Amino acid sequence: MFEQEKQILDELIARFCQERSLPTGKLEWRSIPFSGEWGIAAPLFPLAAADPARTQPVPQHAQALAEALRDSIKLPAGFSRMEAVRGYLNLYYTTSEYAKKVIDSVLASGSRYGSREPEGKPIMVEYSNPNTHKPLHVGHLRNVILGGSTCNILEASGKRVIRANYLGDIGLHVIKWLCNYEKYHQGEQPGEDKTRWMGDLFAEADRRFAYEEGFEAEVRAYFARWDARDPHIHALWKETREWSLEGFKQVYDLLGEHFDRIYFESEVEEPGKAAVEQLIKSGLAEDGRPDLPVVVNLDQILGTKEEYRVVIVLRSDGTSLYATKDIPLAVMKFNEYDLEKSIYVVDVRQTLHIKQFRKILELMGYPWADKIHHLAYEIVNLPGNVTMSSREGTVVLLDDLIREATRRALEVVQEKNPELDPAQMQAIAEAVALGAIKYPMLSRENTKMVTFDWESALDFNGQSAPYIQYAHVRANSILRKVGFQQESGADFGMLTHPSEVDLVELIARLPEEVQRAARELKPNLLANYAYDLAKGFNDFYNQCPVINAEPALRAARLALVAAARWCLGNTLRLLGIRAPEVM
RNA sequence: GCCCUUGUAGCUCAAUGGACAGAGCACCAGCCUUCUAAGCUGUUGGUUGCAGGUUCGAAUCCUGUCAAGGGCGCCA
Repeated sequence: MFEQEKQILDELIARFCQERSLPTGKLEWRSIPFSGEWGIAAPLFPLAAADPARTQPVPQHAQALAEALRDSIKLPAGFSRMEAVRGYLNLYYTTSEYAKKVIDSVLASGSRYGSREPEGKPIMVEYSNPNTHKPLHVGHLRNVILGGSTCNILEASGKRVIRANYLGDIGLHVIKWLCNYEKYHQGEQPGEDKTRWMGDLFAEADRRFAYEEGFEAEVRAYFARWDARDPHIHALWKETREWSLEGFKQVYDLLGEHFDRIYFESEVEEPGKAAVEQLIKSGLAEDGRPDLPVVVNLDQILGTKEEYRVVIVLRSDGTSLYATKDIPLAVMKFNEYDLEKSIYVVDVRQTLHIKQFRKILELMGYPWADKIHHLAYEIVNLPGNVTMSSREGTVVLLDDLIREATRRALEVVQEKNPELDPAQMQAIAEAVALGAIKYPMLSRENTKMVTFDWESALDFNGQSAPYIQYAHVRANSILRKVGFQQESGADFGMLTHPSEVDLVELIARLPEEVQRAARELKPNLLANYAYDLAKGFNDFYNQCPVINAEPALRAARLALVAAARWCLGNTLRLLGIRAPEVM
């Protein structure tokens, strides 16, 4: 926001350092952590510690240097005063100019505030990766939400992004499903909620596979026919897979997700086997078939010890594995696109596997192998550290959760805004419910486990998405009431109330928060910022009347409210959470 | 056995190596003739698992240790 001013300051300080033969480039600017006034601060401790002329302890010397700086450099334009306190040099902005700069910049950019134009090579983010013919539960949600908002944030930070989804459309789970369908549900069609119906049938097939006499044998026989490319089974597979895809589309639409590139596991199976042959030929893989599988002994090749372990790349019966397919998939990605980076949003339990196949790709000579990046996240558990498993029946289905959350949100809307029409109420309830579900998964660090429980998932109060959405609604409500048109010429020097000062500071932070969240691939930084921003706005809302303020102050506050609304709306959008106008 | 992650208020979590470790939930006491109370104010709550080390400065970095979870040759 004040890059030029900072640069001038840096030059002044550099000159000061040279005169005293101090090392340069040791100062880092941060904002002053106390509320009430805007400014930047620099700790002088590093400089003091490096000063050869130092004769006293570092803290005292830092204070002395801060005082010397304060007295020797001329206050640059844009700053109103300077002070040396406890080893820090604090510079305060000219308040009216600062507020004007921040608010004008937001109002000029609107929905683009906080974002940069995408440029450069694209980054591919692979996420979601559901299995067809299976139910979606809350565990899958974290992946989608994390991946989706990571994409939004990368885009806003100025990167081109390709959203990729790798679908598990083959394997034993599919065969089970098909076999069960043919035997017990011949000719049935999915209903309105396709994912749920597919999921129910999967659960049934899975149960039969585990408990029903003879069913496993039938499935094995069915698998053999599949392998022999039985045309009837392949036709049924294609048809039923389509049902799953349509169901996923419904869920993605609801969640606000879309993908640019879809990969199917089925399309990389044969290329995977070919890649294994190549590995064997080049001596990287040992072929133990028919008794043993094909393995790449990475530790032996690299001379490492219990670090990369041994990777099985093909079963002894010649069928493929996860690792088999990851090799051609990565090759496909880099052949098709000139990627800056290829990110895999995959849960933390697969860390070793990703490390392994990246190393195999490197050994195969692909120069882009080091561009593969694992965005690891912890899984979602149920209370008592129970892992979600459809077999154990320990799952919370996505469908059930969304339905219940929407029902509860609808109750609140009906109570608060009975005059709205039903379609609008439904839309608001959905936005609130989805936000409430998404927020806890976004606001935690990626590496921390999320424990799902109904009570907190359906809590619309406190540190939650509805709280942030509500702040947006309040800002919107004020602007709507006065028919706010972007007026110019407000005197921002009037924004001197501590909560106004805080709010301007919070708004000013968005661009750098986006950059940092993108750099570190941590949407939770932005989720926490969104909450701080909403809190700052609510504080302002409670303490500073806008509509009934006297005209000059009212104009300045209205512009501030408009800036806050853009900022809240934009931040929510980056998190993949809708920002309703009314709720 | 080897490796990874986590450990902060009763609970769930924050905190670019920087100024006094902050929120929410829960508990208790208040605030709706006033821009929507999905809100706000106040009270209570801490040896940042433990022990060392590095540093002017450590919840943050390093070493050790304890605890929980996860990964490690034919699951994905």
